[in-house]
Amino acid sequence: MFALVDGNNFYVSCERVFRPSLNGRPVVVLSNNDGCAIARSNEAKALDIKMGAPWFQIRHLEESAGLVGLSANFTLYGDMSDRMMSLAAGLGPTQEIYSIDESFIGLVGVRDVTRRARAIRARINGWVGIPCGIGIAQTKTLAKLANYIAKTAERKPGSYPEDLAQVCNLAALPASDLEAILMTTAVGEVWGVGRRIGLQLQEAGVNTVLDLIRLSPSTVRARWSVVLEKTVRELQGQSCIEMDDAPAPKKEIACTRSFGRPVRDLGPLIEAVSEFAGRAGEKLRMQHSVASEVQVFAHTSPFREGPKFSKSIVVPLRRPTADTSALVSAAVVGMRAIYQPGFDLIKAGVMLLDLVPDNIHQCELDLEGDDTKDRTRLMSAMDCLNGRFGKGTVHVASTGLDDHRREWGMKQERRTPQYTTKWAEVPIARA
DNA sequence: TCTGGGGTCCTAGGACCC
DNA sequence: TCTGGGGTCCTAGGACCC
Repeated sequence: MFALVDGNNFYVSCERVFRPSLNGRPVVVLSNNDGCAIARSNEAKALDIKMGAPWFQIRHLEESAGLVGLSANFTLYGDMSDRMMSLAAGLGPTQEIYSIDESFIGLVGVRDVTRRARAIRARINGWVGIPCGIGIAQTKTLAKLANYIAKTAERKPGSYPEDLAQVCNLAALPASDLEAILMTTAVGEVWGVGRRIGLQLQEAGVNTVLDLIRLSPSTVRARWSVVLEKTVRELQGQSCIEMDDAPAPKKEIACTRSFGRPVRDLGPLIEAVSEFAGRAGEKLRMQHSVASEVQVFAHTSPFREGPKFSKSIVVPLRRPTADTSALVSAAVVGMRAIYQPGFDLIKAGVMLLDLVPDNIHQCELDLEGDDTKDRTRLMSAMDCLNGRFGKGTVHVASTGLDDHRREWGMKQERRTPQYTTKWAEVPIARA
């Protein structure tokens, strides 16, 4: 048995904890560059604002419907997530943190699950202030579905039986009730069925979850893929996706950004990829890996007219490393190699590839003097300073100075304070 | 004017080998 | 005129997730 605990409209809920005046209003949280909506309050969903809707297309609703758009404040969301996760962990013996707002809980040996889930939900709501939905079922895919039902039953009264709102335990339902529910749920809501596959299923006459459950796994495998076959088996109650409570280290690490405005010159591009390589290096060291290759890319907007440019290059490193200056040099070499003048570039990025644990050393003949130990200590000192005094306190010089940053830096015009992670921005309560 | 970022897994097809 | 069969490894691209 599995539970899925998922924060409702998570980013919006985080903002509302510190600005209760946002309750009851349509609110969206915007992606970097204030580009598009990545979280929506129920009121915003009711305005028919879609996930990923570009801000410039919906901002007229500020005037006409009282819509509030906020720049993403990921530092705040990460901290709120930690608090929520630690309480969710109380539901069962194992936890897999699946995303910033979701965790699976393994329920082996847990009794009275539904009642316990309601108690945990109340605790998260009371102590952290984030409303959650909890889905419980035989497999992970079914638990995801149960979670969807728990949230939808709450948000749209009448869509599902009232007593399934907030906490939905599919395993506790009589078979006939379960069937009725699956019959009214669209196949596209299933975890693992995206837009493409959803359309193909509908063309084949598979419209509801019940339709999908009734297909035979072998048919699904032959006609679609082993991936969808797994999904069908999971829906049929056969657990194929196990708990993963100690996630493996990442196989690649990326840092990519859209620019606040188009960039044409090599100078700012080099600054940008230098910074991205530095950030990626921090993540790399955090998981105790070294990278063997650095990939760099840049491209023009896929949405705008004008000459198109999109190139990437993989730069091999002389030996696997997590040293920021080596990563930055490689990124700069790559960018110089692919750069061509005359294009309005709107995005660039750095990816670290072929990652291996940093405790595996390839021995080599020492020809140039080995300063690896000093470099490692330097990197630790850098990470330590940046952790304590804030991102970017210490960085390599090719990242550029702050006043150049405006050339390519992000637009973030509507960001709220870092209420829980910066002393200067902690809210003050007045009696 | 204006459209995010960071991942994973699977498959098909090409390169290469004997 | 006419050119095998079987295998591995790698990469690019598609699909999905949040």
